[in-house]
Amino acid sequence: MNKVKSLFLHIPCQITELNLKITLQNGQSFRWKEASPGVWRGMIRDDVWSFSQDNTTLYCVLHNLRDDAQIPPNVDSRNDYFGAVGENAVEREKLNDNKKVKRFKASHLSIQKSCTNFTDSYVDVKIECDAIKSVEIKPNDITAENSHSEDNTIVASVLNKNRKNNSASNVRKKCVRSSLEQKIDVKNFNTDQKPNPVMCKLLKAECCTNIASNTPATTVSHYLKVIQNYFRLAVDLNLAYKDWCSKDVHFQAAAQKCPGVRLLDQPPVENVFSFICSSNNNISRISGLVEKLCVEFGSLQCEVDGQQWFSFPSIEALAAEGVEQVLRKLAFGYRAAYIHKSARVLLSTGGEAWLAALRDAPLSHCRAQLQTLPGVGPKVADCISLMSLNKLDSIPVDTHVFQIAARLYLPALRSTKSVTERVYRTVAAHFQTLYGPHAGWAHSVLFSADLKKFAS
DNA sequence: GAGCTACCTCTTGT
DNA sequence: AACAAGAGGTAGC
Repeated sequence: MNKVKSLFLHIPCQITELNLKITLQNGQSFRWKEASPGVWRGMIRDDVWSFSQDNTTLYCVLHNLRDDAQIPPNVDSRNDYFGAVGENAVEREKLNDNKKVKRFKASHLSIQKSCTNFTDSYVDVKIECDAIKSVEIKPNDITAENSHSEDNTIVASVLNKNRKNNSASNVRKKCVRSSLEQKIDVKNFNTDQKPNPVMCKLLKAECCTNIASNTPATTVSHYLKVIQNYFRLAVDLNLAYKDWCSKDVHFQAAAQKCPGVRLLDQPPVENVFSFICSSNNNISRISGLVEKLCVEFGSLQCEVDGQQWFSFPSIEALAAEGVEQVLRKLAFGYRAAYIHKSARVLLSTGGEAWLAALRDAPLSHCRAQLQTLPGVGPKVADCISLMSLNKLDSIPVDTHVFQIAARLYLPALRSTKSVTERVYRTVAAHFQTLYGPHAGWAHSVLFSADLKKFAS
């Protein structure tokens, strides 16, 4: 079996600049799961990543770094969204540019080494001290060897004697907890931090195991760029929030509830089919459907903690004969036909390249083109434009956004029964005028703040 | 052209 | 527990 390696990166990033929990769970992407408390796992294109964070740092693990990883040159090096907001556009752009450079340099400093994944019997654990109260560990399961502590850090080599009955992850957690309890006093430690800092550190620890070889700098910088692009880290979110707050009192409330909401920059193909699944569905069911799509028509990329991860299917795979029938059986309902037909239309118009070209088109053209795909109406077209084609002023108006608008902004709409074309335009135009060129991003913060799951 | 409905299935609320 | 209502809509009338 090929050894799968992991790459561990950490990037300086305040939680107000990126809030993983909200950003990955607010329904813009449907492929992220909370693998353990505070640890988010999912895919970016064909790669499986885990993310965790504390107040100052974003921890990233790439789980399927291949020995023969082919890094395409200059992939994703676009920087077309460093948009300026507000009146002092030029000044702000300069400011953003400066920060961009600084941040990028800083992130280069924080690279750890690659390491083998969870396949070995020996697990080297390195972890900073945290407060951990309860430990459940059977002496027969694991044996700690060569444990020692340095400053705030525990280093322990642990032999897992009973791997069959324990997932690597569980064993590792036990190792960490065990060594911590034995060796370390609880340090100054703020347990109110979210997400759970223990797990942040644990994620970090997982990826410091069995350090194998150095990863080439080009590979590292490529993956840093992938992360920066996916989360649009070059955009100064504190600045953007400040701008939106100055324009809208309701936004201030939303901002307080949901800091660090980032608009992801997702692959268009994945976005198209995911949002075709979204019609008349709630987030949990959409996620389930997307998962089925990947398992059935995607290809296996790697296994993490006993779970297999599949890539998002290609357009070709979804355009193949018989796909609709399969999807019907998988309970996609009327969406089955939309998916298959849209895949066929996409193939005939030029597939991924056709979609990619829309990135450079104006919003109106972009959404009109997208609506030629069966199952893609105004709302879905706006979602795709906003979340994968860089149209940050696009406002998807669903029932939810409509209700927010009617409640807080446009009381005249309260008597309206359904979101007709005219109502849709009215709501979208209102937010576009209110927030300006990044209106879609601001709208996504409002939307997040209104979701029940982020009520606390 | 605006407004109404059927469409599939599942989750959530009562 | 069982049943209705609604779910980040779209297409067709």
